[in-house]
Amino acid sequence: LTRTTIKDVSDAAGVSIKTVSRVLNKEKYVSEDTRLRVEAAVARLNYHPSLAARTLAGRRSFQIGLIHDNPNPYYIYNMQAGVGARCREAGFRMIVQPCDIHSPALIDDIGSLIDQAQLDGIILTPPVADAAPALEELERRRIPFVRVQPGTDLTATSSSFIDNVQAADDMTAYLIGLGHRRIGLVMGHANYVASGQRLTGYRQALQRAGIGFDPVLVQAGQFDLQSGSAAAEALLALDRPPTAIFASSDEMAAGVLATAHRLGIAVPGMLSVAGFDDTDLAQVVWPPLTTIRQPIRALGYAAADLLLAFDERIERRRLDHELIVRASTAPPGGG
Amino acid sequence: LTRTTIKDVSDAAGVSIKTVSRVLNKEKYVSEDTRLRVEAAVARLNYHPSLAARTLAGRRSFQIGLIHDNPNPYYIYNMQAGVGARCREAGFRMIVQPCDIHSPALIDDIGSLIDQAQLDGIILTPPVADAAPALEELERRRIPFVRVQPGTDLTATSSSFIDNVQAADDMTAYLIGLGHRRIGLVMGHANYVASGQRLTGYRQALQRAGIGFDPVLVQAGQFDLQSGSAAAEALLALDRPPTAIFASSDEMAAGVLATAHRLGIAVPGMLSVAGFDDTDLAQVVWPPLTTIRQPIRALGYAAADLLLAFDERIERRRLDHELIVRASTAPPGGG
DNA sequence: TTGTAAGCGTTATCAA
DNA sequence: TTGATAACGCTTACAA
Repeated sequence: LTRTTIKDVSDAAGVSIKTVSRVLNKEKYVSEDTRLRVEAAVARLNYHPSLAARTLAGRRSFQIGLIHDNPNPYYIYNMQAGVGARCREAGFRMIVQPCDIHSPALIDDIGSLIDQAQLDGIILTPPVADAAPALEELERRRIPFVRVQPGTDLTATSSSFIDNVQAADDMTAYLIGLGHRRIGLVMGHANYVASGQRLTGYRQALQRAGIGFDPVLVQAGQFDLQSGSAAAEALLALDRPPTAIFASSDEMAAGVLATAHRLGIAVPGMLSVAGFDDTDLAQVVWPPLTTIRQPIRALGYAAADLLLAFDERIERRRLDHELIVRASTAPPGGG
Repeated sequence: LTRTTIKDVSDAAGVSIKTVSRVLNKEKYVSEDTRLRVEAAVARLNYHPSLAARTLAGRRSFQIGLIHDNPNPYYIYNMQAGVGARCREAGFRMIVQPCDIHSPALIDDIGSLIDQAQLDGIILTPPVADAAPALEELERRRIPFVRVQPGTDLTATSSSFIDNVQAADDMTAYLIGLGHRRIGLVMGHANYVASGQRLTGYRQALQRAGIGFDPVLVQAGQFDLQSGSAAAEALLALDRPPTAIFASSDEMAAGVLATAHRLGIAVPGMLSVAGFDDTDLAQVVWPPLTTIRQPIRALGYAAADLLLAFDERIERRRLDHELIVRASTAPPGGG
């Protein structure tokens, strides 16, 4: 029970080891005829190169890391699906690593991962994408990295993002267009820059419509069901409760719905509820919910694509499957 | 910018390379004094051994695979968390690989993963745990593997599981104890053996209580919100609707709740709803929901622990953090 | 208890 | 366009 090696393939194809390696790595200067013979031998022997040997001998490990500190299963699942899909296309492997952005061991954890696995690149999802110590460490090591939806220090780093300010503005304007004047906002987790961006968009739309900003209509939240539920309770208990509630995530929107139902408030008859469809949850929980689609999976795909583009040998893919996603090496124009 | 190697450590500690290797691998026959000197040097140099080199030279890769074909983000998230936690403790890495159990390329996909990464072991989650072609391939390759919650061929393979029949029986008996005589059941996805097991437990409890089995009270479902919602609609539209509904997963239970609320049926006043808390979702959506706790995370931890136990060099952990989880190499007694 | 030497399966360098 | 040979950083034998 011994392993099939490149030697077996070269023997079978009647060429040298190095030539097989050339074919495997899609290098130039291999005659069409030779290439076909080698590929046939590879298929016939069902040969799969040892990643360990490639990593040790070569300059690349064909592995990238996905670092997150995010307790939202939907987000993680979809992000992994997106990054994983692009990796598979390019023959790379994705190494998923949870972390704690507040731990003093953060940069050690990331550093040892890079050292041990010889990662070719790193993807940072929020809120790690804004963890300055981690970013500094990656810069110092000169390892390619891409940040997903970063909120700070946008200069000179690659990132894939969605324009949260614009999206929140759009949604708020939509609610205003329905005739609402008192619109509650359930904010996201304070760790996430997206939370602030969504607040900015909300205020922006109110101002444009000449509606005064009322702080009592803004409730804190943590992006999860429970906090959405609690926030709705507070909002609906006000002397002058809102006629519409805009939640900064779909999980919180679901929480708002749960509270509304418990209080006997009909949705959307007596109360309009809107949210960001970060996780595809909203559509399932309550189809008539008004949502802004946030394609997490596409964000992940775009991030991986951007990262793999550092390696010019990887074929570049067109990113047109989700128009809302923009992959860029520069900060967004609109803010 | 060159890599810190074992040579650097051995120089710093004033010993041979082999001695450093011994310390790193916790081998016997290293004097306390030497070990301390080496460990100090490792820490001082912030040395992290190359996994690629260890894999290439040694018999182990320190990597295990987690194979799944499961669209439930909560399940995947918690399973990864459990497996990942045990791996981290043991200094292993978890490689996550989605697959398609109905694809003809299934065994090729798994096989090439094993070959490329030289995996030390594999964990199969439902429904892959019951995919015969995959199991055969793993047997043929003589690679250690553990099945999570297998439903078939329990003989002679390691697996971590929960006794679904007993759990469903318990829950049904509980509902009967509350005075219910017409209890609806929303079944799980047909791909999962757990679905059938839960039906068995349901029928078992009914029979013991002398309650006749009524097929119209059993609705199909797919373990997701939408099908739970649809099933509840069908059940509640019956001439003699159930007074309690037992959903085979918490996502479906949430769907049942949504439908009940939409129809103006108070829960738990007019209808009792129960479910398996597979994903921790139920507790959040509707705290008064009656649930049987299914600690997916613990199942994953147990599976990884079992797998790593194949390597006698890995320290065995006590599995007492979740009493409901049993890790075993034999089939469950109760069925 | 410690050290020496060979080799793991690939890629990089250089020569043909 | 191809091939020989030396790394790559570690573990496994085996010797001391």
